[in-house]
Amino acid sequence: MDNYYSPKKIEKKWQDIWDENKAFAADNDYRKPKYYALVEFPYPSGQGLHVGHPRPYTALDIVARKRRMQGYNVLYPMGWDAFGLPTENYAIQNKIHPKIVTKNNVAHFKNQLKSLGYSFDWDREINTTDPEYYKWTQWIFLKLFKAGLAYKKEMPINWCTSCKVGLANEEVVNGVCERCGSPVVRKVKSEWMLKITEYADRLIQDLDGVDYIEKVKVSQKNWIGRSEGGEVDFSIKDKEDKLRIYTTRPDTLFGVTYMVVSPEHPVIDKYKDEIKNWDEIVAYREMASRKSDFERTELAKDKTGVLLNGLTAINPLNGKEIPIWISDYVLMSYGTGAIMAVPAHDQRDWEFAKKFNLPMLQVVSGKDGAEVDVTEAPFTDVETGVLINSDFLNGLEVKDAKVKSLEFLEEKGIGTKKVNYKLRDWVFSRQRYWGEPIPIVHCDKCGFVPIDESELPLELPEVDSYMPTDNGESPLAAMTDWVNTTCPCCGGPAKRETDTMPQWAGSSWYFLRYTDPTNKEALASKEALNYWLPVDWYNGGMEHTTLHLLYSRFWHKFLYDQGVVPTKEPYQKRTSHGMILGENGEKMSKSRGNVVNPDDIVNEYGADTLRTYEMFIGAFDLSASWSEDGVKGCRRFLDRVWKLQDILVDGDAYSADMETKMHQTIKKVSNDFENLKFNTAIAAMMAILNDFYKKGEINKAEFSTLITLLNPVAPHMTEELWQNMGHTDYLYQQTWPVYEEAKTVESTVEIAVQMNGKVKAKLNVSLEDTQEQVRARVMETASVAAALEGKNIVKEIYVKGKIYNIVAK
RNA sequence: GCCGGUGUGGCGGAAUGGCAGACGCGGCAGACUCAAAAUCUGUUUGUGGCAACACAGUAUGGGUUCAAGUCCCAUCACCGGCACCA
Repeated sequence: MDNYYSPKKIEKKWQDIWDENKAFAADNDYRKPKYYALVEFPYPSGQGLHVGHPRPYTALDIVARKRRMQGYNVLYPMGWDAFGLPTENYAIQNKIHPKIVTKNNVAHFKNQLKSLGYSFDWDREINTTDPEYYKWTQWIFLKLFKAGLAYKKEMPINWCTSCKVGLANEEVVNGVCERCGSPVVRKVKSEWMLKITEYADRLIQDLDGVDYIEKVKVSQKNWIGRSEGGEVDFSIKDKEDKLRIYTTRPDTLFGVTYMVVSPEHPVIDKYKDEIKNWDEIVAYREMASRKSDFERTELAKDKTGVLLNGLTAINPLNGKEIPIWISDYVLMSYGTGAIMAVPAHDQRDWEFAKKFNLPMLQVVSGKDGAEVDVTEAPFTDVETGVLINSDFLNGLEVKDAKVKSLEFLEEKGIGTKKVNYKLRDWVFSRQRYWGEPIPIVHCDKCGFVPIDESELPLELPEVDSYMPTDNGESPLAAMTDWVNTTCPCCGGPAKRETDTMPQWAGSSWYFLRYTDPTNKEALASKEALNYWLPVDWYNGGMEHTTLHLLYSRFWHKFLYDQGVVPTKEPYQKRTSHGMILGENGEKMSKSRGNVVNPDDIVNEYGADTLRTYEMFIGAFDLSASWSEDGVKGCRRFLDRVWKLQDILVDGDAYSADMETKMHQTIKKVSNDFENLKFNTAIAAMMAILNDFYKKGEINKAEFSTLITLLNPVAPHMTEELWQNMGHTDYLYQQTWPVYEEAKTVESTVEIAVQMNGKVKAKLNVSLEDTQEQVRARVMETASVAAALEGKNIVKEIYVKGKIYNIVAK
């Protein structure tokens, strides 16, 4: 008898059968109800799969498999986000073409994913480095360019000293490169930019219409950083020019005691000749420019600055003359690069004023005239404040004063309402080889000219060296044959753009390509897009909330405006999984020596065990520590499911004593799978399994239902069990079990009888029983009678089927 | 500093305001075995008690309620994100 559970024997077998049958291919029959489940496609790194990968993949695999059994036409695809620095670096070190490195890594990843039995539609596999794919990435870029949303600009960028590449703001974390951790410095370069800021408002507003977990919405909003306020012009004494500032507190205009401009502000150079302390100014600017962004923000909480001696500003509301300072706490890149300082009501202004002994003028008092000492700390509360010392604003609450002040300014023509964002335009150039070439040509006569769409894809040329260069040029720049071309516009000599696109480009639209992955005429057909969009459920890591998610929503909205896609938003629902940590509770890493390789787990316990464990490990959205003992427990569970075969008896209906429990379990598992509560779904199956063992038998109807419920989690084993039952068809073709609500409720239930909140007895009652009937039974219970001895009943509460509580004194 | 999240047995973690600790791990005891592993059975919040049972108990302090892990107020700790954004 060799009928024992052996994953090694059965898992490969079923994977091959699914492949041969194309069991999980999405159907192109657009009349069926569809379901598009999406997980973030991986970067195929040389290290191979990490145990963190299977967590989200298994979760949505469960949803996809269940939905298929419920009759949906499910699209659950997988692909490769294969451009990127690690591949390029590996290629450089080992002198292998990045194309080859990518091919090998993809093959390895694919093998690993296949060994886990995912129901991906492998016919729709995509790869961002495939010219047939990046043709359309380039096509989208051309559309952006033609719409005026892509532009080239000389600007200080974040330059990673180690990767030798410019980074987007989003890629700089705590002043260092997100990827390699090296310091990031400012470097002025001419870079391609995308106007994501033009979509800032829509990127916030449209969050209302989608079902994202709250923290994702919040971080997107924080990142975009919308603020409402006004721009106000301050005159400069005896000059034509005005100094324009941005403020969110126009109500505090009467409290302005000085102004501050950023060291890079143009007004400084313009009035160079009139500034008496020019040497001091120059020295300060030099010092400020040498600081990295990191130093300007993280380290330099201590305010620095220099008085702009020779220029004086005038408060437009009261005509008061006020000094102008320069300080690097005012950033040229936000607002107008100049501020009005109200030290009594702003933390930073207050610190600056303290340090340089500048006057403070309180213009907001506490609620009901409550005294506030602004020499101790600034009073920044906008909820309770009331205006004082402010002429026509006196007595108003802050929010009303803001409105009135702005109205007044607009009337007088000295200010306007203004909305500002922290979000900056997206730095889109990378000085690297392994990325999509930007399909633009520069001609001295015609400027930047897009290449013709018919020339796409513009393929990456073969180069001798992929090495990044110290001068900040892309390795492509050395390829003069490729660089020198003719202008598509005038036919004269021209040069190709040599920077490539960032990794985020290919991943900003990949979910569109899955709907129609081999289309040669368009990024996908209209029919396919109309049918499949939006993605019904997208799961991915929190680390992609402000990068990938925001970028892809931006591109999608642009494509919507262009009439390419039918929906405003790409993803209807977005969830996020927690990290899998090492056994010691720390992040898995080679240096900590706590890395678990999924291959080892599959080898020793089987893919079904790994899948079950990753789903059982804990709440899906929280991080969880790996535990080898936990893995064993899940294997034990599957062994026990397997051994149910030993107590299997005939029966084509649920047995009477198990019927309620069966319906309850179907309900629990079905709901929990949809709500990311995989751990409790599995717990419910473990619980009913224990019941069957206690009973000593399980009939075929019950067994069939049980293995169907378990199938999405442990697909190989349950298919084998189905076959062992004598079926000639497949379990994945069966329909998902249904429950009847009425049958999930027990007819008799045990209730607790409490006195003053303490349990005194337990009683089996029928749900039909009235309170009077239950009361009679309660009162004749000995323990209750004893407890009531010498007490008066004050109140009685009966919660049907739950509890009977007596309040007695 | 701001925003968000989380605090429950030895551990991972369950609990639409209604019997806290489901399910799993680990431990303990037993069965099987020459023995071990595997498997099976029982037991497992703490304190006291032979026991029935009693008392305490969901980070801390208050509050609402017949009833609070769950709701409200305050505090503490940890995790994540943002951070001189005017």
